[in-house]
Amino acid sequence: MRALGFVCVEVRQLQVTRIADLSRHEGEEVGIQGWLYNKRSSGSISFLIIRDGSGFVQAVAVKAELAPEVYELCDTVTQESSLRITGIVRRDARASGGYELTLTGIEIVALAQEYPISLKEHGADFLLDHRHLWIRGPRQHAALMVRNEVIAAAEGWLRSNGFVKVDAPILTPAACEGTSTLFETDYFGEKAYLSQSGQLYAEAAAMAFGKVYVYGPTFRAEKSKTRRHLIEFWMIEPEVAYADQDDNMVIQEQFVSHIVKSCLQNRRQELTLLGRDLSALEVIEPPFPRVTYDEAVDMLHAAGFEFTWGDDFGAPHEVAISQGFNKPVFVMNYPTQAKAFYMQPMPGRPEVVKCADLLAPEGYGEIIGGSERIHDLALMEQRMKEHKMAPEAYDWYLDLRRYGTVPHSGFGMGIERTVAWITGSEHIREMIPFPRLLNRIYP
RNA sequence: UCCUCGAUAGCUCAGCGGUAGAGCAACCGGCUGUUAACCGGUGGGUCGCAGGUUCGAAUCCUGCUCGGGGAGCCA
Repeated sequence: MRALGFVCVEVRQLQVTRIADLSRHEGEEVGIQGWLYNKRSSGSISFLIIRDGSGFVQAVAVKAELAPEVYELCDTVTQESSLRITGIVRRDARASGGYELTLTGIEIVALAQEYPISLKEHGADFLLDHRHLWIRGPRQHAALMVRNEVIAAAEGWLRSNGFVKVDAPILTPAACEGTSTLFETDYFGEKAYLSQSGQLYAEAAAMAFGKVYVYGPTFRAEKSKTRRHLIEFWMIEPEVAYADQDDNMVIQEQFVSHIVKSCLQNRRQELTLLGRDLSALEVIEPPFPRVTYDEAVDMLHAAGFEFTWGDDFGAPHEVAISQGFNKPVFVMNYPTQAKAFYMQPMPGRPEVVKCADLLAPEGYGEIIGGSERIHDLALMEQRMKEHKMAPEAYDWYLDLRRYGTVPHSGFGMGIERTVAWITGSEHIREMIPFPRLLNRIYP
């Protein structure tokens, strides 16, 4: 192998193995290329914890069994130096992953400077300033691996159930929901806004492809400063033509259950590392409990909350409502005044709409918001007028009601909130590789 | 925007009117099974910024800046 800059010891060419695959090579000598996570040494034995992106493994270097220059490298290599090693795979009860390596060779690709993130505790501000390095650590690695699983499982379920992925634009001419504050930018002299939802475009696509989903980033210029909010987050938004509210909820409970099941199946090790109580996830399967907004208000009153019918629930209310359930719970049929303009009114009860929020258990709050959409042209025009929306900006959206309109429903699931629930994490900001927070856009 | 807590070594913090401290990290030394390894030693500071009170301010007061937690808004 090629030496890069520093004193290197030739490592024999061997099949390079991913740490995650070590169990398939017990007894064999393999090559690993990665980085030094941590090192402990005691004079004539050194323990190198190496990570390669797929996992972590400890390599044991015994002075008496290695050439002096090889052991010297093991003894002096610094935290987060990049290195290639060779070693014999050995099952060992003392190893955290069940396997470790008896080191036979080492090559330092690049010796790292003094690494800022020690293995001791750090504050949030410091870690967020070093997010580009922080994601190398085991807990962050595990959480982001679960994120990857959530996304893969979500898209996998949708694709295998006939949903077509359509990509909605990020630069949009006007507000989708008209409530949140938008990021404004210049579009060759015209005002443009960063998308806060792909839903309206998903509705158009549903009329073209039947079952569709949009997956993309979402931007909210709200000055939110809580552990549940990001300025930029990712949302997956399925939309189905001819689906009513009940169809919508059935899709959601199957969809969410599949995602949880995939994480339990494929990311069990990461969830365990994060200290997640797996039994709380193992019960997640259809059907999910359903309560109406009216019932939820009664529940709040019974729990001692002062709450006026017609208001939207705040975070403490959501926690209180979900506390009675060990599965995600649908809260259905909110007051029309508390919800977006496009939601279908309940027949015979125009003061509420056919919508459902899905509240995750264990106090994680809303992870999905969904509804049946208004398909009647006249009603949609009336609602847009009530919400003081400029009809010319939404003429294309009204076209969907002019040319072959059908009842349809959809929902949006926040990826980071879902990952926070599944991993049992305190903060949503660690559920995305590079969080955009209030007053923080670095790195 | 509001409420609340905070800012002292590279990091995490203690000190709360009287000479600037600890652990970790770094560096040097020791140790053949370590799991945030351990043991000994060395170097390391504009105590967030500005003003005020005082013989004397990291410490008390005022303002500002930055950050944590929460609310509202939402996924």
